[in-house]
Amino acid sequence: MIRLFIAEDQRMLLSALGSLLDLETDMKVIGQATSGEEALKAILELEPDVCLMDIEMPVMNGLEVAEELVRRSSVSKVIILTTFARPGYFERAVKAGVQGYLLKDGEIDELADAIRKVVNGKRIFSPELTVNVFREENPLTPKEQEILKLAALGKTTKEITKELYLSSGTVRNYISEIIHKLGAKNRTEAASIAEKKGWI
Amino acid sequence: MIRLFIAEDQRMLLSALGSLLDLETDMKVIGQATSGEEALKAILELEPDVCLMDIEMPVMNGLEVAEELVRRSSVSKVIILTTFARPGYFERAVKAGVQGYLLKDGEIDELADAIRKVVNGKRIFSPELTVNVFREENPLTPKEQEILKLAALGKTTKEITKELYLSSGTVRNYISEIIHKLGAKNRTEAASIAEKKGWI
DNA sequence: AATATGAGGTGACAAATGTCATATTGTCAG
DNA sequence: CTGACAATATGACATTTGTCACCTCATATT
Repeated sequence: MIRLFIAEDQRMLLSALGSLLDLETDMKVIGQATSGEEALKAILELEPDVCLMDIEMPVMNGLEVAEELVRRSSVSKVIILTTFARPGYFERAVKAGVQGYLLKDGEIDELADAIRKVVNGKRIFSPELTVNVFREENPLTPKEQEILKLAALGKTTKEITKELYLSSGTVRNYISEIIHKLGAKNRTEAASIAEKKGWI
Repeated sequence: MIRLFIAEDQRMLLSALGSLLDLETDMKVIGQATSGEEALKAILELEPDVCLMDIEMPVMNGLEVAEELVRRSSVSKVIILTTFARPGYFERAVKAGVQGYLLKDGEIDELADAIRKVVNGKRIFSPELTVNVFREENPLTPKEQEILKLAALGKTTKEITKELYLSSGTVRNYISEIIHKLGAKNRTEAASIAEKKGWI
């Protein structure tokens, strides 16, 4: 019997997946969580065979949970299950050593199959991802990301200087560099691009 | 037997809801769609008793579909099912005369109950919404919304003038007014605010 | 000791943005 | 017809943004 844990903040999907996977004769859902923190704690305690993990969750996101599980040498296998084919996410998940990365874009039957494969030691990745998308790394340094996040909220250069203790010239230099790296024409477009790619 | 139609662009949730509701002894899922356009066509043809309708779908969103159904005097009842408690969405749904507005934040059992109530002529709304949130109307005119949408993508004033056939002064006046209405300090912050509230 | 390298900074400049007061024009109720 | 209104436009202005060349200083590297 495969022991499953599901972490997913959209309760409707969580309960739907729970009910349906429980109907499979060889699986049992032993726990659920709607936040990353909750999930981490429960997984360490319950040691499920496989965790289905959403990325965008409150408190701690699914990638952080996956990374932390590896750090604590958990035996549970992780399948990331997300809406987003964002290259940044995928790459980070692979680096964290997850056993699968699926998009919420397939049928559930596929999901059950995938779980069985992972239990048997295989790795599974949505084909949409592995093909072209992989090598698009986040070109932004951590500092640039931090600055762009603030700019995306509409903060002015001056406000950013105050939050980050930098001079206004420096902030403008950073933003100029960000705009150049992303091929944007102004900070707003840069923010729009980076958000779409999952880089900030 | 209640005849259901489900429109939802996240395939995993679509198929999960489909399977689970089909298990209910008094319901039958007679159709599914993953885009608004598809949904509209199928609903007009199949005339289901109840449609579950996501808002954010490609081609035509769920609210537009609901409005169009009313316009064509469809007999099918509509329950909006969405992640977002955005006041703008809710208000528009109510105006369109939908029979229910639920958040994807509850269990499926609740959903089945809600469907039965709607069939019996009741209306159901997630309590989170009706309480406080209602009276926050979208302060932006359609034109302002259109302009702000473009600005949110990082388009410059000049690019906006070309798309909308307005002079640059007019565009700047509009943006100035938008910024004022939203209490923002620049177009980027205005976009950020409007997006969060579901106004653009 | 000599030299990269990287984080942060200056100053100058052109362009874009935001504000405001003031037109022009067309539509529509009275 | 007239006056109110909405949509669009102008011009003038102060600020903010984006670009670029060059500076400083502390660590690493050789």
